Amino acid sequence: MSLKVAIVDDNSFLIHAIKEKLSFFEDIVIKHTALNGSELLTKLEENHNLDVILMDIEMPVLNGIESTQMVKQKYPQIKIIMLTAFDNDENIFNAIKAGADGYLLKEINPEDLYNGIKETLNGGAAMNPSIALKTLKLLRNPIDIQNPCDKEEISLSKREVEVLEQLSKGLSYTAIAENLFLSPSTVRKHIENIYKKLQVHSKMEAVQKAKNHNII
Amino acid sequence: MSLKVAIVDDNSFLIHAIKEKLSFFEDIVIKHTALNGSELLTKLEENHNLDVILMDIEMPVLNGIESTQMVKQKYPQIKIIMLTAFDNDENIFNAIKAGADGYLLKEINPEDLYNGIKETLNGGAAMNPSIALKTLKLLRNPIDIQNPCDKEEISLSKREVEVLEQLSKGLSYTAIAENLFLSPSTVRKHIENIYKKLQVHSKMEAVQKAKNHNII
DNA sequence: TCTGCCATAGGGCAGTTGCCTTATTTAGGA
DNA sequence: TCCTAAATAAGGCAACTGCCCTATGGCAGA
Repeated sequence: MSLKVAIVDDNSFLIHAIKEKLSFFEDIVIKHTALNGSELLTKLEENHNLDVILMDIEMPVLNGIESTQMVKQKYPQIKIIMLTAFDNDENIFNAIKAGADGYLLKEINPEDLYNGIKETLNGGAAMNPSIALKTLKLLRNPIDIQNPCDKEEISLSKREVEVLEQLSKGLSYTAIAENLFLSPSTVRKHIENIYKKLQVHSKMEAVQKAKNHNII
Repeated sequence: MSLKVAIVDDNSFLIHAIKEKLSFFEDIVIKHTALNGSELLTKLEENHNLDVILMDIEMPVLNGIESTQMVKQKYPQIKIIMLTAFDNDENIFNAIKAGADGYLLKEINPEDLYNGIKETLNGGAAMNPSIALKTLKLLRNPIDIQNPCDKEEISLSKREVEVLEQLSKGLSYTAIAENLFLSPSTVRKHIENIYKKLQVHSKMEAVQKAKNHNII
């Protein structure tokens, strides 16, 4: 039994790259390719005998989120896996809301992509671990579905995020130092750096800003 | 670098089974095993130099959800993967809310378990596809699970709520005093009373608890 | 009336926090 | 290879915080 797949991406080179990744697997058949959601819908009207759609998000005419919504409306049986370069919260959340059955990143290797497709058809959801973590955070903290303009890039180091997480539990410098096996001086330094990056001046502000930006 | 793991399960045979699954991998070291959350917490107090806890849910004395909450409160840096036989929505939702970093089923094969642990330590979340699908559904259709027993009446006075609101903005005692035309001593007193009523010990905890209980 | 509760206010003390400076080591990018 | 960023660590200081004590006046309910 072959798996009938469609690929939707506005970059034809990337379509080709994905095709190539899937060419290793004999049970995969590429039934359609499209450069945007509109083209996909047209082709589906001709033939919607399809198992999975691999959908890019950023596309002209009809983007991946809108396309997902419309495809799911008309053909709910077709599984849709987002396959995109971006993993920001908003895209993930909107894609899930639109009905996506999975969310993978374009950098994925052939085996994982194939497994993701199989798993999705088997009644699961395809997701790489970092996306999974983001969905968990969204579930814990569902209040942050806004901030469209508030796109200031905040880049904390891994260690800084770790410290921030502990701060948010109300732990003191010394307690955090013990937990992370660091000197209190180091923890203080990290916190100073965090404050500078977030442009805040206290634990509370830092934690609140971090939560609003879904850093923690 | 070895991965320090703890296993918590009320069934000692299953602990043994999990140990055996992980025995194939030389970089895994089982630092603790425990039959319930209480035992785990005791052992963590002696030595919390640990990377991952594999946690069952159904346990006597202190179940996996409660244990997760408590461990995450004290040692947020330790990753917790639920490893259970049951995958009902409520368990999953509660585990995520409690701070779990992953959710796997006991039927998992050794490689996937090992990969899940590695992925979790690598900043992702371990999750098998069927669990992933359930989290997506929960995100789409947030069932508002209100704790029925958690109806502890918290009654703050009008003034106390006022102070709490200012606290939540990150203002200091003196700033709040100025805003409300009070002496700093009075503000401190109010805050002391607030702490007692909410049973917390810092600004951050107070604000977080107040937000959870819709006081502010 | 008396007993709580609330709001107000002050003092003290130990510990924490925010902010400053300096310094070494390591890992990754140009 | 050099250079930057990150992570590590230490010392100092003023201010803030959490927690303890006491004290006064008002107001509501038993």
